[in-house]
Amino acid sequence: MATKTKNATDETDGLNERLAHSGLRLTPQRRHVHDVLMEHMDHPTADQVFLRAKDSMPEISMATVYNTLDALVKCDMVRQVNVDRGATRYCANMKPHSHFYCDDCGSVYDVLQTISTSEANFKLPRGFKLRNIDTNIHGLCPDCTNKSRNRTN
Amino acid sequence: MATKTKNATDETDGLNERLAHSGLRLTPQRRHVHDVLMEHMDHPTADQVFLRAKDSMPEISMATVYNTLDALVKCDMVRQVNVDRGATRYCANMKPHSHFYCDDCGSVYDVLQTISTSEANFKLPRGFKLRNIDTNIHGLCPDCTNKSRNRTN
DNA sequence: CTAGGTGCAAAAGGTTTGCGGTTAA
DNA sequence: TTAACCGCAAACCTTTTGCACCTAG
Repeated sequence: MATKTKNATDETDGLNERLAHSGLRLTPQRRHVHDVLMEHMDHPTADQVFLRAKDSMPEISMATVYNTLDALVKCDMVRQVNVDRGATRYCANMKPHSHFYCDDCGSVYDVLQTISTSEANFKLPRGFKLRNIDTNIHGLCPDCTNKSRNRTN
Repeated sequence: MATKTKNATDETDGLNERLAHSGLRLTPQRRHVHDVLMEHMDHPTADQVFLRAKDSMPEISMATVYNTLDALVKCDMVRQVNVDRGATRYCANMKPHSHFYCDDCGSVYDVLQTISTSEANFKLPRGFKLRNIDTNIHGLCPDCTNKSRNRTN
């Protein structure tokens, strides 16, 4: 039924190097969680990652998923996405991009454009050190645009 | 000691109209919570709003603070700020602006510039309806920049 | 009279932590 | 051998909910 996942190896993504660079080890759990995130780039919550990871690693625990996600964030292999009150979402797409958040259904989409690729130059007050800019676009996704059209028209 | 707060009235901020427009009433609690948010625009969490509001309205409850904040958000008198895993922060500054988030100490500052005032033109795929763009600048605040300089040099 | 609002206490997420046991340099 | 890591369960923090009472239109 389910398509056989071909796991990434360190040659393909350099996960080991990235972890090592932050003084962290590459464990089977970390490899697996990263693979899970790479397989469907749909911005899952920690809980969703946990459920997916369990499919082929039944012993893995929620705590390990959280620890692992933190480790992957720390070594810059995963981004956290915080757009609303709900659970933090995780994103393994490390190419610069923004997120579109549907205010109606809460789904998150990548938008392949960032404020740094556009010609914005933010002037920060003296002493502030810029690390990166996080752009969250709020609006309605195609599905919800249709639904709301059908309601109001 | 503490400066006497001069409460805003509806003539000054039009809170009543805004609430009414969303089918909501202006209650003493809503007036007070909004005043509290206006007094120090330091992006407090719901809990901090609760503590400050209690100072001059001891009977107010946490649930009311949450309800009220939701009401104020709904009628566009307050913005929610979600930048990290922590509690949602609230911001009564409704002039378009971005937020600077210090990755070290977690404090939030307003930056009087937005992606829409800069010349960005986001191209969204067909069907997506843009409502607004939320820009969060991550980095180090002046205090933490100094601290980290002292540690590493 | 009734819908909307308040306050309380309990519940429901979501995330973190403490700890005993395991594993890899 | 020792520091890093895992899994479990409990704790914790933030937010929501159910309900009885109250109040303004």
